[in-house]
Amino acid sequence: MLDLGSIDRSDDRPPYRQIADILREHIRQGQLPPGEQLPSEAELIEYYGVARMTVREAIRELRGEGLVVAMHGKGVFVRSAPPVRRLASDRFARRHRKEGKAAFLAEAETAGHTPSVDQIRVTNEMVSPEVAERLKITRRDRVIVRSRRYLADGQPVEVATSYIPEKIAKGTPIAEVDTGPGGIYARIEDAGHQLAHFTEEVSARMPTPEERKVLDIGAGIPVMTLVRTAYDTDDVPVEVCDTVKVARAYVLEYDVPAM
Amino acid sequence: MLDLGSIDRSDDRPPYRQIADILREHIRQGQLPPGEQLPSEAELIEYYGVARMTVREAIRELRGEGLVVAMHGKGVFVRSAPPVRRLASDRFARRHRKEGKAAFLAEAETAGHTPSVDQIRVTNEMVSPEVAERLKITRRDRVIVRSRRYLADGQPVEVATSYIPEKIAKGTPIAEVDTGPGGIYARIEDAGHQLAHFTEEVSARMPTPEERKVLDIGAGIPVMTLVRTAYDTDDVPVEVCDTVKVARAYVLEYDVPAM
DNA sequence: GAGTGGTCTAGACCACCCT
DNA sequence: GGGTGGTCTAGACCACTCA
Repeated sequence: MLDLGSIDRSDDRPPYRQIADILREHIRQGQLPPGEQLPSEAELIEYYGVARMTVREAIRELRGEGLVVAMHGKGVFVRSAPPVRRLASDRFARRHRKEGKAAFLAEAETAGHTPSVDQIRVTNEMVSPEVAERLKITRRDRVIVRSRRYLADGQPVEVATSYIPEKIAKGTPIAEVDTGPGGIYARIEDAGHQLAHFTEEVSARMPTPEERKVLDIGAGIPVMTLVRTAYDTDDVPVEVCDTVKVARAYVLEYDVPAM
Repeated sequence: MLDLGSIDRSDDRPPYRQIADILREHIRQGQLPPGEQLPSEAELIEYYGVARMTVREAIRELRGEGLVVAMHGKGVFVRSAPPVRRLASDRFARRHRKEGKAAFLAEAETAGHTPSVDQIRVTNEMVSPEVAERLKITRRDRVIVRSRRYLADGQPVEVATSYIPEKIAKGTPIAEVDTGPGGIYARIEDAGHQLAHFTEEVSARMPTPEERKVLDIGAGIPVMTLVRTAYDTDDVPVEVCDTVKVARAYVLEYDVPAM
């Protein structure tokens, strides 16, 4: 049975804070495991002898921290954490492409997860101003747009959209749904653009409602955005990839020279 | 005069939502500019003819979105958007230290912001297991712990805690509040450890209540965490720096070789 | 229908800030 | 002291979910 402790009216912390702290500690220590239902508001009111607002305030704290999720008519449940994936800075190493693996699949398998990709869509579009600037092409140029969703162990963890100049992608498997072994980076190199380096711009924010839906996350869960630009050995940008990741599912690792 | 509109009881949205939407729109359109005080709770209660909880719920929405800041005893004010700071991957280049500038100050000035640092605390502590592992020292070793808060244009944007092995820091300005020109990295090099590279581990999550307080952010504002480990030319880890940044205030830029 | 969380009312006392 | 937001009480009705 769960020991919910008790609140101390002489404590510095207000009662709602004390209740939140007690519940948070139970979650952190595993007495309330992921998926478990919290005591209902009525039970907490009865147990602590406080007003309803007070327990709701406590639960609001935990919701804001993303620890629990409230479901109308059902209850409040401990959120289950998706598997964390570490993205090392060498994840685009050529050897992975040589082995016939795209970056996501190569990395996920290394980490012991079961990767999958779905919702692949490939279109030919006018380029947006932001992408045009990064690709150093004019706004009248067209790009192949490849979007897809990545899942680890069945849970959506990332949506990504790649933009490749039509000039590079036209007539290659890049413009097809199936790009063949090694993914689009292998095909870009086949097209004569040997990759030299990438730049990545990382930020984080709350998801839009659309992103919440496609990533299957509730309110209170932040996303990381990563915009990667790939350059060939002539320093020509050959791809821009815009990704939105479930933040808690990732740790990004980078190596930065001190010089 | 501000046109606060009115709420419609037959609207799909509950009253608190409608009030939040009205205020948000005024903020977005500039009728309520940054720094401006919102009508007080009492005024909103009177104006809309609702209970106090209802207007508080509306204001809570806006606080969660980071649009406004409540100040106890003073009022609720429109938040000025924090300046976005781009952190380039060369921000630790030696030339910045040579110029006598610590990384944060060097970068912020370049971006045209007014940087400041406060809440500096320096202690000598037992090392935690996580830090010990990164510094490759034993758990019986001690470390100098330097924590501080960074502000850009007066707004808190980051809190950081550095851990330097006592063996390196002892008797140097690293163990003092004022580290002198160039910051702790310059002092570490003075101590004979020429810096070679850093690794950075980036993630994002919701802030803890303590972090919300020190960063002065609402409940719905995510933070980025960045754990940096500095290595000298012998590949010896010389510092671990654990930072928590207001996510919306940063874009991190990295350069990744394609191998 | 019983149980859950979502929203609302109409009060109350408190802590903080300013003058 | 007067105004502000922070917390709390003790109710109420509603919408949603499940059996």
